[in-house]
Amino acid sequence: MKSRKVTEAGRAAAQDPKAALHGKWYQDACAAAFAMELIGERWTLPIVRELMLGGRRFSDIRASLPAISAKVLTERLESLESGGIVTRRAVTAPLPMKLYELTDWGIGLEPVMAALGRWSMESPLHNPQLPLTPVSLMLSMRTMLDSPKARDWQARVGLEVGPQRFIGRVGDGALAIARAGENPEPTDFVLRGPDANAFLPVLYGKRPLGSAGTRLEAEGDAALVQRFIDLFELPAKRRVAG
Amino acid sequence: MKSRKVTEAGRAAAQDPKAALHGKWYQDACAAAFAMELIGERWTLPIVRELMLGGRRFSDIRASLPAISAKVLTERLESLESGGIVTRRAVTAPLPMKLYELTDWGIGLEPVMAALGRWSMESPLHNPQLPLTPVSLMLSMRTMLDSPKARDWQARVGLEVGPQRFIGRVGDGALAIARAGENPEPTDFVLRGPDANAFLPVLYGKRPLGSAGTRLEAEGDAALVQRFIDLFELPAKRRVAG
DNA sequence: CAGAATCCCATTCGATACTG
DNA sequence: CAGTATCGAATGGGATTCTG
Repeated sequence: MKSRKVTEAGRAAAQDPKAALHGKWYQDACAAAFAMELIGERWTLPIVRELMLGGRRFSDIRASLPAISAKVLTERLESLESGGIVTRRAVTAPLPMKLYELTDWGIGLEPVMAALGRWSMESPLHNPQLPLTPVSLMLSMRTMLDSPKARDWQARVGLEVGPQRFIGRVGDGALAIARAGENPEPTDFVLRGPDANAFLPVLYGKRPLGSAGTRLEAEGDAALVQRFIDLFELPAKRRVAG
Repeated sequence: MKSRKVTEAGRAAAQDPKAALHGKWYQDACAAAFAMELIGERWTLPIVRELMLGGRRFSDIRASLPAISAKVLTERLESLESGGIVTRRAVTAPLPMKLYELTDWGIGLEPVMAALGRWSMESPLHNPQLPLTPVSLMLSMRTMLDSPKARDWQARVGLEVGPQRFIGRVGDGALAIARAGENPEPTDFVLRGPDANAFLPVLYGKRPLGSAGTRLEAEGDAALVQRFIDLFELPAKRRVAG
């Protein structure tokens, strides 16, 4: 016989199409399980991640996630919109285009992503050699920051990943990061690399700037740069059976 | 032309079948994305949740997650084992059986689940009326605990959800929870309900014990019980567009 | 009880082509 | 640029049966 669950789900979907998008997998009050219904589907979390530092266009996201198809990106953005995590907005200036942005609640996913990242980084199966997007690098810096060390220091750092430029503001025990605007803003020093992966050996592997193989260059007071690098600490991997 | 990515994935899987289980979705160094490959698949997180308070048998898990099929549970437990999150162990006493247990690293998922839960609970789409398992209730109490209030108090509470019995120990700003053993352990007071949902209006809705509709009963000093209930605070929902 | 094996349908995904 | 439409391939998952 056909499953009764399928029938009921179909009926619920007929009554309210949006309801079918959530509460679809588990009929469970567990909030963590519900969260996985919202962000657990393939591609959803990387999309959210790419929006975490500000709204972007459809094709920006595609460029950052080259393996995603237009179909899946469209579907996921629709789900995220109906879930209240993302909004779609048409802007006219400086150019007419559509912007996908996180809602305030969607931005609340950063602590979730930080917790996920801190946990999975302890796995020996995690491979930091794989390609990294600029946004991933920026968020990882926020996650890996040793907060007390950023409490008694104020600094502005330019972070340039290929053509993408960001401004980091150290202070109050945190690292605020925003995309750099058109007109160059003043910074105390700059870190510049051809891609996001070039930052990893220096920031987390503590390889000296300019040592063999590092593709990262700095501009400005070397002592400030070193103090910045010292803000970050990578946890050791566990020896896990399996 | 056939995609080259598919060919490479197939080749990698042929060399090492286990490698295919992870790094399957995204070729991305982002640790949060990697975490989703480990726990983002359907049913994986609820399974982990059910193991969070101690090892359980295959049929225990099925009983807690009635909508999961034997095939899927088998597959997920295999993935979790090869990912280093779960171990399978044959025990002989008191009865010969197989126990699935979280590894130390797997237990490290509790902060992740707490972050997911805190976030998704703010959604107006989250429905706490749905059924809740006893383990979900226990974990939600740990998450919702107002830590400072548990700093200057020591207490032992019996938590009985239908036939399942737990012992909670309040102290040091935390709530430790373990399954109760065979021989009754001493407790300062007891909260007892027919199912996990019966606890919600009292613990989080602050409905008085014994008021109309509450199906929860307490045993022991009423002042202590009230102090326990006051440890928990449910955050308000956001008004989210969409 | 604790799964493994098989069958088969439904869904999903990726690739490609096309559109306003 | 921002998608839609379509199609074939791959995957997922439920039901069922079988085994130690």
